[in-house]
Amino acid sequence: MDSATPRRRRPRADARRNYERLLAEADAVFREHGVDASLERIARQAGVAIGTLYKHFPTRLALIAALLRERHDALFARGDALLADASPGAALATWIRLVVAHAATYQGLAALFIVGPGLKAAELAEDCARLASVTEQLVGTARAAGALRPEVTSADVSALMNAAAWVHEEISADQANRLLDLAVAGMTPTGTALGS
Amino acid sequence: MDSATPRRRRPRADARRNYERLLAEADAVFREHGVDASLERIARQAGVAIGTLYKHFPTRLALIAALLRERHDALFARGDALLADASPGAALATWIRLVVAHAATYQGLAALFIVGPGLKAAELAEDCARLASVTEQLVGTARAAGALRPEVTSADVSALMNAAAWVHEEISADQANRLLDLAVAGMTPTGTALGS
DNA sequence: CAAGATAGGTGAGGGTGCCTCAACTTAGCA
DNA sequence: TGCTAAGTTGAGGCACCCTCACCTATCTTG
Repeated sequence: MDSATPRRRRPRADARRNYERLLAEADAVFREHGVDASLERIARQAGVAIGTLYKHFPTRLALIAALLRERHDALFARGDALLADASPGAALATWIRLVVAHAATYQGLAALFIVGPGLKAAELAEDCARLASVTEQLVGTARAAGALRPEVTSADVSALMNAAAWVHEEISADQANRLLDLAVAGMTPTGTALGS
Repeated sequence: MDSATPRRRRPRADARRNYERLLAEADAVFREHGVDASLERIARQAGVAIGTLYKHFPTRLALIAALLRERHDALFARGDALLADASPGAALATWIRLVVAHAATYQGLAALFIVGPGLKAAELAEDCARLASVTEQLVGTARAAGALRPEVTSADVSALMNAAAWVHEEISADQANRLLDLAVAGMTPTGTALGS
């Protein structure tokens, strides 16, 4: 059964072009109208028929996932680096800010991260798992270093990040920051900022 | 100009019936599918043509507002009562819980409260204003009583309430409670629950 | 470099939902 | 009892979702 050598033909040039244009327009449209924006509009703006969009991205989530691919890799890399940080509290604080900023890129994105493993977002399940994993490790080290109250779970931190991202989307970045500051203060033994 | 006496005819019996049935079905459907559920489905379930629904409730928001009318009056009444509470901290804590529970009734409701005064939700503008007003007064008295850190604003509390309602909708009631506990601890001078 | 194979592109079409409006019904009132 | 305004109806226009049968352009091989 070494039929594992089907000699994949090189992808057509126009296909590659369309793929890139679709990603670019999707990013623009999602930034302006959120992740529920019209896919037909994206195809239109990319100068492509709707069928072509569906060929490249069978579902809305597949499109979103492709759009986030590079950004997620970069994000998780930074997360891994933070695990080696000398100050676990400060590292966690940085991580929280990074994730919130990321999750607030498109309106509605934070909600997708929550659905995560659910059937609804299979295409994002792995990303969500990695996100949760990094968060859990950072929370673990921060707690071990005494920077967090012992009863604070990584689920608490995840919920806070998503909630802050939602506030960022729906109200303002400033209000999201204030919420973060307050909630984080409630998570530290000293009632102050993390990594003091 | 005393044409202010047009002798309104009594509303038709079937009209009244349809109005009530629409409200009942809307409540059921919104509870199950959130505030973005299909209006045609609601009309169908109410055994009424779609035009009838639009006759009674010209916009989705008009329907939602009608649905919330009584509940809001009750909520604001409780809020006013809490203003006279002997323990301003505990009163604020109760208020926060009440509002979060209310805002989490239908998926998507919390987001509407935020849009509030915006053009998008004119039908809810007044309700939002009253909500904000009660919150502001309770925050004021709590702060004056030293139950809140001085830099905490009523906007902070409002954002927290909406964020917690969102967590309630999207994750779980339990996680929403934990977020509330943590954030509230960050708002008190002692770093503990309100109204201690 | 020609021509075959095939990945890729297209857009009509069926489904759902939003909202409007002209024509029809029916319950209240005199 | 019959007039009439309030109320009801559902087709129809628009937008979006997603699929699929049928083309078409590009890569590849001889």
